[in-house]
Amino acid sequence: MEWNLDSERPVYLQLIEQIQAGIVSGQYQPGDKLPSVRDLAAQAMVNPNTMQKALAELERTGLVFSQRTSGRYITTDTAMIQQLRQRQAMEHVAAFGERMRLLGYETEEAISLIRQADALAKPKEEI
Amino acid sequence: MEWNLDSERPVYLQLIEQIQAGIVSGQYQPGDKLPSVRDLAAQAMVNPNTMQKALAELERTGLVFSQRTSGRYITTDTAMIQQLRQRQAMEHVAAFGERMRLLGYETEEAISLIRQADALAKPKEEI
Amino acid sequence: MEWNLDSERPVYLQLIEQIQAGIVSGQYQPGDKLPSVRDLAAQAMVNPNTMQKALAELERTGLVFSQRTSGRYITTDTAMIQQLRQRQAMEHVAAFGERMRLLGYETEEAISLIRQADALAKPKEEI
Amino acid sequence: MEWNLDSERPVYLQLIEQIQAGIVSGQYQPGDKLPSVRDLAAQAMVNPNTMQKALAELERTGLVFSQRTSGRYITTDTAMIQQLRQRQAMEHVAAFGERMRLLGYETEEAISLIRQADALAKPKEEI
DNA sequence: GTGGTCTAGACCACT
DNA sequence: GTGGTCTAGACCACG
Repeated sequence: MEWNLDSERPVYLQLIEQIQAGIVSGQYQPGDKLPSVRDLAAQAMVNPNTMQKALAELERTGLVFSQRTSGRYITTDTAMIQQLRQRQAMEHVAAFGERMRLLGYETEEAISLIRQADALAKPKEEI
Repeated sequence: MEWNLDSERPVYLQLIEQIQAGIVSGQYQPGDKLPSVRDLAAQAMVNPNTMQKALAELERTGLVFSQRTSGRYITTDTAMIQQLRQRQAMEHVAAFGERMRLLGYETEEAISLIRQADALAKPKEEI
Repeated sequence: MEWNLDSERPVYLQLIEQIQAGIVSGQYQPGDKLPSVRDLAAQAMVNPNTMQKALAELERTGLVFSQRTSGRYITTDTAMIQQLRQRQAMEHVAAFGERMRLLGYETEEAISLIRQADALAKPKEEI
Repeated sequence: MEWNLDSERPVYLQLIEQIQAGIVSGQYQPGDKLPSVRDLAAQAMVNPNTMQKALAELERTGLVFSQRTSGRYITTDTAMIQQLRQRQAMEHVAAFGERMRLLGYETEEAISLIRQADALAKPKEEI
């Protein structure tokens, strides 16, 4: 699990997003057991209270459920996960489009920049 | 000038971004006079002090300058503006790419979503 | 920490100077924890926001840094501190020289006045 | 007359100081006629109102007097001028000493810096 | 309790 | 009316 936190936004919100991303991307599979709050907090280098707050929120939305004594698990409702994945993707797409529009970029220009960035990041090896 | 503020991030940072966007997209031209702090604050429906903070920050970076008693003006350094536009676009592209990657989307899938969203937003009139 | 504020110049600038002086003179050592904003504001008898503004500025220049929840600390970059000390001294010397020159004093006359003032301030005990 | 204005302090106070310096240094002699407010304002590149305010203040302290119809003149009270010169010199000396003390400089170190700066500014020609 | 942000309302210097 | 500064008092995220 990668943990990238900046101090621009509330940490607990960023934790929620990144755990969601882990679930949605399949890194955590439906039904998987999550590490303990303490371990997750240690990984992300945040205070356990903050991680606790993030997990409580994920539980509230049903993406995670806790088995009284044995820990927290990823939901087995794969439909919910798929739905979340699509909703988040659409949100990112909309936000990105809006930001590029504000900068005065056309859709096709933005797409061309994405392709450029992608080419730089993962240069396809020749033959 | 459009003002879209959410409460997820500090308001003054959002103000900075949106004023930058206004400059960078050419809505405010180099050398243009900005509305007064009070007017901008009224437009954005924020406290004048908050707008002042945003403008002070923009002044620090050199994007606007203030003439002691006559008001604030957009820098005439068009190179700086161009550079900012490109830098911001690259940042948005990188952030978007990273977020989609975390959700498990390939670059081409992401691009296809952008095209879909764009088609929905501005449906091309049929013949 | 001494706090001498007059109303001739912006208070926050004077706060910046005096905190800098505290750092540069060794009263605050590199790595030391600063008192909280509220405490410093109470000491200096200014509004916490004003002190906050001064500290934000010092943070911008890198002379202090803030640890998200535990407080603010003096930079451990002793070279930066030394450099600041010398730069400020030179500025004061230049400004003083210029002012005395405008009053029509030669350098040696000015120096002789400094010695007189010093003798008055700390009268050397006789034998 | 040199006019060096910064925007850190009220302009009219700086004007007062610099006119005082001109009088005290002998650049303006006792009884001399001052240029018109308009001319002085033009020289200093400030608004005539601001210059007017500075002159009114100088008149209040007696350093300048106005002859109803013919303009403003420097006082002929040379004792007052001498006294002002000495008072200002002492203030500068005290302020300088205090600032250097805050930076942790001893009187003799400060004097040595003054000599260095002086040597740099006006290198004595050899032979 | 810590830093950070925000609002509301005031005053000042300058044009 | 302009930018700039300041106070007072509030709320938030975090530990």
